[in-house]
Amino acid sequence: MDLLSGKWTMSVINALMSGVLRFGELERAVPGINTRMLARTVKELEERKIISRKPHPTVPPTVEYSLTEKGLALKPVMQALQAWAVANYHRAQAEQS
Amino acid sequence: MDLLSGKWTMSVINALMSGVLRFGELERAVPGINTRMLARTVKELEERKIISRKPHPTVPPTVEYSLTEKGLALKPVMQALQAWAVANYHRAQAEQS
DNA sequence: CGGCATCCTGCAGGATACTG
DNA sequence: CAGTATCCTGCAGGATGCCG
Repeated sequence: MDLLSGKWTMSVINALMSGVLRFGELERAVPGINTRMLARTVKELEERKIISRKPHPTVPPTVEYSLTEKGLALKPVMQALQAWAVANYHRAQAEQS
Repeated sequence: MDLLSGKWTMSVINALMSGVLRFGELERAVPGINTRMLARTVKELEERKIISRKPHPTVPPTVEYSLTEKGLALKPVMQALQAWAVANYHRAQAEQS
């Protein structure tokens, strides 16, 4: 599967594993990403039904992103991957849940 | 991790999950790939110590590729991914081990 | 058989400015 | 705040051809 293609896809999914985040929060939660890339990534993930977008008609506008069932189902994958990374590179122990 | 970047990386690893394969066999095992891409992919995977290359000084030359310990350790990841894909797209049930 | 060398193209990805 | 629009660049990825 190349659903995981995209330089930022994994990071965004991972960030949302811990819970609901707003656009700006996501941007801060994924260091190095820029507005355009985040927008593009969340759009694709939304189309793929992996995350869901919930706009709030407030002023100023706020939008909340969260994982769908399908997205949450990726948790075992992320964990397996992380376990592998830790075991083989023992680095970055301080991430996610 | 962007070790899984590369359009063919996953497919090649997956193909080698079932056992040792020669260059040509790999090429046939990964439909759609071409010589240059396969060469590039195996080279990168070899550098990352995920697969190992074993040339045989025969005529004509043969080269065998297999997963290293590190590569085999990716099995849980692949399985989790596959389980997810099957559960969410129920397609391609007829692959690997 | 296994794989470099070469040439080519599109699009992923980056920076920055602007708007409802 | 949450994006969209614009512009730009490099390199992933595809199609051969050639050689030990």
